[in-house]
Amino acid sequence: MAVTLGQVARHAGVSLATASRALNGSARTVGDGLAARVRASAEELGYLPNAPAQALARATTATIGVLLHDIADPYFGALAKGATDTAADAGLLTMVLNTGGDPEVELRCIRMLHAQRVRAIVLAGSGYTDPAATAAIDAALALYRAEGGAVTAVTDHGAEYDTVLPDNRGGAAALTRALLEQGYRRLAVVSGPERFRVSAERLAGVADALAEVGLTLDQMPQERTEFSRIGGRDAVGRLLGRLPGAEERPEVVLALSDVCAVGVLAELRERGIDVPGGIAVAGFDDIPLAADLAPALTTVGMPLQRMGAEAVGLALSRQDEDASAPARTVRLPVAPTLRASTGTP
Amino acid sequence: MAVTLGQVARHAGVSLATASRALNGSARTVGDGLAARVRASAEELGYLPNAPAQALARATTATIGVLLHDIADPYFGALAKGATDTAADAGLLTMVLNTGGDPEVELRCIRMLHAQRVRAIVLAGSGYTDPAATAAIDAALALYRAEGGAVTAVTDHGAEYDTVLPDNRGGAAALTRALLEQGYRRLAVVSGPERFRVSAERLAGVADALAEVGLTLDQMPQERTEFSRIGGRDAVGRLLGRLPGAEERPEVVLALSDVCAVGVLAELRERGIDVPGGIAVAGFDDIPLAADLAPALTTVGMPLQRMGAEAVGLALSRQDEDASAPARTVRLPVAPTLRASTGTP
DNA sequence: TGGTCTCGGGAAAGCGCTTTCCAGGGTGAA
DNA sequence: TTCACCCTGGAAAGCGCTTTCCCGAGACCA
Repeated sequence: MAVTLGQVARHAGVSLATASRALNGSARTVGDGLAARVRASAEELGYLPNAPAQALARATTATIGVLLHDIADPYFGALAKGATDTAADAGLLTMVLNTGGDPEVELRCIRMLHAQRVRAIVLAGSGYTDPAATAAIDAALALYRAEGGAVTAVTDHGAEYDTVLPDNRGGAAALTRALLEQGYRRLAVVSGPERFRVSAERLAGVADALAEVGLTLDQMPQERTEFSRIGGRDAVGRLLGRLPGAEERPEVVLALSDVCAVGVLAELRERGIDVPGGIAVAGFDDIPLAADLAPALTTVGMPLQRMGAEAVGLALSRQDEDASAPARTVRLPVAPTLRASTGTP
Repeated sequence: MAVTLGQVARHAGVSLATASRALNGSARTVGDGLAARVRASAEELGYLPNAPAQALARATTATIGVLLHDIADPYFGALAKGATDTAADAGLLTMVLNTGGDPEVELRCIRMLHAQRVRAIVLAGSGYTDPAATAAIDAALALYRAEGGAVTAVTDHGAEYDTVLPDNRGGAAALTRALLEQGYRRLAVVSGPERFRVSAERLAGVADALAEVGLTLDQMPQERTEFSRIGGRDAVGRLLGRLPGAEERPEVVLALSDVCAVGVLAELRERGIDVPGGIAVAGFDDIPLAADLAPALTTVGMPLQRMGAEAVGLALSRQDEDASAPARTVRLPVAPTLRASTGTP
């Protein structure tokens, strides 16, 4: 059915080898006349190379894989944009896989990408805290790397991987410090699921800043929930359920992810609690629409698109060099952005 | 380097054919004992099939491609989520390509996906109005379909494709009607780029509703701009620049995409114009955060994730049937959602 | 009991490419 | 003029898998 290279070669009156060299590049050169004839034949017949066949013959594909929790989440959307665009610039196609934040799904996805022989796998979701899950994933990735695959992580997945590392802990500390400076003392923390490493990192940053003014995390009301809008709603609902009196209420709710904070804002609005007058709210990530929310969300700015781009960049540069070179880490600064949801300083 | 099926076969003491049949499925069955032995060997050696090799031998891959303007845009993010999840359920991997809304890029992307021999291509972006661009894309897709590829479109790309068709025109008319019923008469319309078909469809819907009360589009201030936050900001800036007097100002700005409306809101906020008190604002699409904006955005609800899912579903069902069956269209209802940005009815 | 099926196994022929290896002709140096 | 190269083109050997085709062994029927 499809036009093959062989047909192009016959049409141009050359050998298969020459056609391949003329069309799809090679170390060897082809005479100008023949090359032109081959290209003309390819054009005329509408030849398109068969990528799987090329992959088999070359023992390498022109694809990479990106693993993330949920492509519809604006955090991952921005990350994916940076990754796919950088890949496209390098002539690579990107497979995007939603893991839902489930380590078992992630493991299966890694195996699928390995089977596809993608050149690189970008771990864009959070690392997991469960040692068993991490071990299984590490084992699958080790196999993949042993066969020449590159792996890079966005946020901490282990020291053995090239990593793009935004300063989650420092950012959380800086945001908390800013809130403390504004005079807030009763801070409620809505953190992410325990299974994600990033939750602990951010929580640790909050604790760091609290300690500087003689406070501890234990003194603060806390809720754990999924990194989602619904998660944020539920968490603040539980929080206010536990603390019905107006005087027990936290002065500010610090949600450790913006999509969560969006849910927090929605729930407070529904309960008729003014933000920031009744309770202030802060988030984390600075997703694209954070500044446009009602009210504009105080958060911690992360260069999301750049993180995705750097992750792919690390993977591609790894291809060229010695595969066994030590893992590199690109540290990215993050900084709190104060907006209306925490009142005017 | 990698473990091959041949190694597994040797390790299990069977032929290549038997190993293939036992591990990767086939019409033929393999005896229980042998099959178990082969599976055990595969497990022990850590065998992972080489997908490109399978693709070559089977003449079909387990991948699909999704073309969209920008994966970081929440509209396309939701669409992509529906598409990737549905594909994953069918055991397929999804390649996501950003076209930036450029027909030339789209053409190149189609060729790349064709070269990859993906099973299906989902056109998730808007169709183009330029006949030359459309012709080139149609030609590339025709080639792809001639070789058994399935093509489905979200929104109109031409009658020859299986299509998921939200009622853009009807939705725009319904929204406009609702605004007129609220008493608004001076409607400014911020529409999308002329090169996208969807712009014209939505604009036509607005015109339909205006006509019902004896108004025409020509009487209304209009701006064309990109479907982006910045586009919305710029458009409303130009609009207000042209209409400096408070009495000339539109009563409501109807942006024909939510991300645009977000920019409109931001610009009005910056200029100190109250929404909806000074100027009301409405959008289109009902992106996930539309209800959480400042103020909550009146818009037209589209089942984005479902649209992505249906598109992939159409493509997959097409595989099973006669490839030359007539194109199907799944029409999806859309409905206006009135929120605070247009005031209380 | 002979003949016809069916079933499970293996050998081998591809799938569409890339790349090695070989051959022949032209070039420059001796 | 000869030898040693280099350069370009073609033949052919794979890449790792699926699938056809063939074969022998039982099962089943008459």
